[in-house]
Amino acid sequence: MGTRMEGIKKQLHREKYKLTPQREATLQVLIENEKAHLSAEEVYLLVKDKAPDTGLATVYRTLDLLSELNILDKINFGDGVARYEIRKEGVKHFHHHLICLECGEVNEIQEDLLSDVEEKVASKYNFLVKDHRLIFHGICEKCQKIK
Amino acid sequence: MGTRMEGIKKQLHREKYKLTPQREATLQVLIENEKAHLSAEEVYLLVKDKAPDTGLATVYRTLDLLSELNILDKINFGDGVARYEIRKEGVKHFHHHLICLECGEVNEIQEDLLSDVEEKVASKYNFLVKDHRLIFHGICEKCQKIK
DNA sequence: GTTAGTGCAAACGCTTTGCATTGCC
DNA sequence: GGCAATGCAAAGCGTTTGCACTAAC
Repeated sequence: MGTRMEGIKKQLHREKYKLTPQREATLQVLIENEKAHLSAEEVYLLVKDKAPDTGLATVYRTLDLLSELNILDKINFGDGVARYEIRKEGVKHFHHHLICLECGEVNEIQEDLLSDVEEKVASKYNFLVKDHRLIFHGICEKCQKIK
Repeated sequence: MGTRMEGIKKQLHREKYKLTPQREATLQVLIENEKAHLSAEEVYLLVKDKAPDTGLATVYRTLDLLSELNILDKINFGDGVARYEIRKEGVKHFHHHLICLECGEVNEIQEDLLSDVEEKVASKYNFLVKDHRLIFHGICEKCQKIK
């Protein structure tokens, strides 16, 4: 059984991108922090532990590349910082985020809540849906209890 | 019947904010361009036609103020620019965006597609939903025909 | 008259870019 | 060895802030 890392390495090779230590370290960080919604800066700091000479610009370039190859999702919670997370292999790309207005915690919903809604959009507005972003703002369970 | 502008003026007065020509011009621009999803820069250029001495910083400050008063929605399509649109008075705040990947056009859906989904999120994840953002990326009707 | 609001320019934070150098294939 | 990829520092861009001045109330 191939690991996620192996699969991505093959993809890079297939598409004629060089496998540099910086790219490998970046990938490792993203795989190890699958649910963390890391910013470029955060990825950079973690990459420096593995490959200390890596520059921030390279991390940005790597994140761009991996996003373009659909290995990563670049997401934006509206706070002016781009965040990155690795896509699950093969899985249809549907997950949503719950952002707590009190504590800032970001949680994920993995199930696809929108298939009905997408159908409606397609038929009613003649819009061919390729992807969607759904973010809920509200109060998480923990913060509801504190009040 | 009171206009939207009059209502907002009253609200500003009630909450002890001064009604400056710059604020009035900014409001006018946003009311006249209800569906345009203007960026701060775009608002600024339009405001300068009405009140030429207005500075960009003031436009930013006004947009912030009006967003905090829930007169505007500050929205983010993930392109690194904040956009602003005036809220319909009284109407529950539910609308979504369709962004075309070909031509970049942004269209709105006014109907609430998510009430079922919100209920599910509330009961299943114990998350108290206050607001949501839903953006579809895909191909608009026009661009589908071109192909 | 008081104090919130303003214009300007400088500073900010995240991201991108130019360029000379490095190292993967 | 060739050319993609890198590090560094500088520039870019949208946005925010400090400060002295202005004007709404």
